[in-house]
Amino acid sequence: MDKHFYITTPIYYVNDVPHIGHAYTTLACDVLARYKRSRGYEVAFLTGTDEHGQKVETAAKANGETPLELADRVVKRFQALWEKLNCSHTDFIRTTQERHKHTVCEQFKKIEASGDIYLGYYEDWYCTPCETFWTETQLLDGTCPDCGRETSKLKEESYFFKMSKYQDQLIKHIEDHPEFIQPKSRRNEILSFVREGLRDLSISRTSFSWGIPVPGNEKHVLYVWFDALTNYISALGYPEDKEGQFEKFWPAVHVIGKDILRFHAVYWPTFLMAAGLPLPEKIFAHGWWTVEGQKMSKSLRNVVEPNMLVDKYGVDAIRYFLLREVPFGLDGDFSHSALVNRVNSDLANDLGNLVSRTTAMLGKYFQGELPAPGPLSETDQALVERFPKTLEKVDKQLEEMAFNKALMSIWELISAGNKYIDDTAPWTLAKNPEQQEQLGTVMYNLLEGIRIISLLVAPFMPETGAKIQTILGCDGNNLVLEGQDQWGGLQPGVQIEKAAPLFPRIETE
RNA sequence: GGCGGUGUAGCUCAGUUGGUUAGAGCAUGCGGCUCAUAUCCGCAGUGUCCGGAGUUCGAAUCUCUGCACCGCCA
Repeated sequence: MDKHFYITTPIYYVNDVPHIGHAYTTLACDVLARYKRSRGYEVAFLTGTDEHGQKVETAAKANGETPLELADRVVKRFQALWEKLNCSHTDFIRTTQERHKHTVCEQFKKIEASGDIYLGYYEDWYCTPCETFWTETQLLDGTCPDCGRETSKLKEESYFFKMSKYQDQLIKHIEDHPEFIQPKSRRNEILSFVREGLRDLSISRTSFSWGIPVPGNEKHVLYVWFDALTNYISALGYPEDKEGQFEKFWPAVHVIGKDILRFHAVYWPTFLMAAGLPLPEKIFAHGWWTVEGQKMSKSLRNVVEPNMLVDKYGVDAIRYFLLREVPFGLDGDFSHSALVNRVNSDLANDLGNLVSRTTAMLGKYFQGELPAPGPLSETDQALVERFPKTLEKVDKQLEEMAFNKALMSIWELISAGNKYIDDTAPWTLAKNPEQQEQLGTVMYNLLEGIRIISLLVAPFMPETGAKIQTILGCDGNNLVLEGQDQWGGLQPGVQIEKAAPLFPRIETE
């Protein structure tokens, strides 16, 4: 079995500042990366920034700075956010880095050498105020569909990639690999798009200069997607692969927002085909967040700022909410009331309180010293047996990137723990000295259950996982399921103090 | 306009190949417990399964049709 795993976020465009959408994508990747590590995989987790293109060039000019100065500034904000959100990426790539430019040039030369790139003319309608090209059919009565102003026909020399050549090969690949594009609804969209026919793709521009020059023809810079998509292999050191990273990790799982699906599911695979490289393992397009029921937009000024959320609610609460609230792949709504509701009922009442009441009872009944379990009753047995079943289920669900389902499965364990306390009524057992052993078994089972729960929860909420491990006297830096997911990991005799509340309830008026 | 999807409890949704009384969480109401962060556990609901027609012994599920909303393409 291949114990390597490569997961990527898109590289984020520096013309935008980080918002909840960026955070969502990156966190989803982080959860998967952490889970895979926890399962013994060597993980490469890549994120980064897309820094070229006309919009950046223009924005920088307007700010009186160079494009690179602008990028440097924005990159810091992304990096700071990932740190704040506890993201465990192993590399951060910038398209302005030499290693990236090198790979892009090599990739261009390779495809050109195979005869799939040719020089032609790119002809379209251009809206000067919007600085955007439109195709004939996109125009509304000959005017710009965005602003309604006049457009003019512009003819520009351009390099083209023979994308049309790969149409059938791509269709076949998508048909043969049902998991390639997910969710299914997106797969169908792409399939019907490709079946309608692929045109050759313009991959260079002469109208601006902030980009990677075309090898051998400096008048042209490479079109932003040819440049950007290549990051997934340039970060691995392709083509020289001096450190063997490409060999080890490619192909990747790409997690993206649904808006950039076509570039990843059509352009990128055909580029790879032309270069003779294996296609990505999986491309998963997730949905968008609305905010309090409204579309997020700069003009509505409702863009959710992740830093503020973390300061207000804590990292783990945000991480939990984003991945629990909505099925990955569907759109969701972000609202403060939903967030507070989740934190209070799931985190404070269910998980936090389970840890509190259990550790409190251990203190009260055993002075905090973990007793050895005795023989198991039917009730005990039923609880214990849930764990291996859930571990297996969660593994499947995360394989399918069904984060919310995985969390629901974990929460079934937490509920079972709370119910187990009710069923066994330790406070009653404690009154009868003859039931001391039975009481000890109950306490052991609860704490051992909490130990496994903490490891399951750790990829989603690393701080919480570590906190609970520490409370139990385990290593909070070793949040690994592999080899530690068997029942009975806790050693009787360890001292466990009553835990402070993990998640204080958020009181609302 | 073409293709695809969705419509189930107050809210968010799950419902496998058609098969007993249609489910979960949250919210609501009632009861129980006292270890716990006033937390936990149990019980109770309410549903024209979007409308209509059809196939079938039997339809939330299959077919046709109408309506509403959404996505992709043009």
